[in-house]
Amino acid sequence: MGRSPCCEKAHTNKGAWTKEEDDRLIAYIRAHGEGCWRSLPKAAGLLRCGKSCRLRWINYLRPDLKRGNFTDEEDELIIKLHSLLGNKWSLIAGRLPGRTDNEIKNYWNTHIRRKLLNRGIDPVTHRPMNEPAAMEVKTISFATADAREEHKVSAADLNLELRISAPHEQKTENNASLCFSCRLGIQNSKDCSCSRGTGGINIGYDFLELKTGVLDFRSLEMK
DNA sequence: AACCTGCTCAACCGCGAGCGA
DNA sequence: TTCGCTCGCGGTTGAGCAGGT
Repeated sequence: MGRSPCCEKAHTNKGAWTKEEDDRLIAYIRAHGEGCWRSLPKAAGLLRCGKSCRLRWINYLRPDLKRGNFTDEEDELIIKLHSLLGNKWSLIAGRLPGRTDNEIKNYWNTHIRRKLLNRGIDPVTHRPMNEPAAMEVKTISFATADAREEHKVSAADLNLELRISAPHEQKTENNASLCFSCRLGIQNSKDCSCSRGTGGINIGYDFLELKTGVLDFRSLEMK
């Protein structure tokens, strides 16, 4: 069948956007709203493909974007969400108002990833790198009635399957008394359990109030 | 001052999902 | 059910910049 190109590449600009192009795009979207990216460039008088317009708007021109450095709270939240969701940048971005998936992805790859590596934590598994990976992996499918009941999650409108690691036995020499938050390098986290000595359900960590079962995963949805 | 190296981040690319005909 | 199209996502690239030598 072959893949049709997203646009007629021979007649489109590429590379950095000019001020004039930005202005045209902003003016068009203010007047007509987002949507129909395919036809937008022609309608707005831009020699760009729709994809490029969409990306420029979402990642740079949108008025609700929060520019500037990430706060410690945002750092912490990104780490938690990544440990739960993996590289689902759009879902993670959905929990950080004013941040885009591209921005978070870049920030992860340039800052957080290195920070975790420096602490000896595998940024993929979020476990200490010298630890054997022989962990059972538990799959939670929100399409099952059991999971919905257990986690009080309604999956009716969220077809999201998450794979998270099983509760971790914190008995390695280096981490005998550390909670998961501390092992992630976020000792000041409100989820730090090793200093507070929380008991209850036998889950090693409590991402997003999973332990208490109050998180509505529908709120993870972006749109 | 010139060059090199590493870092940042905007932008591009390819693919899969979703939807309508 | 199949096909074609559009949109959105995640991975990757590369220009520009800063700091070091």
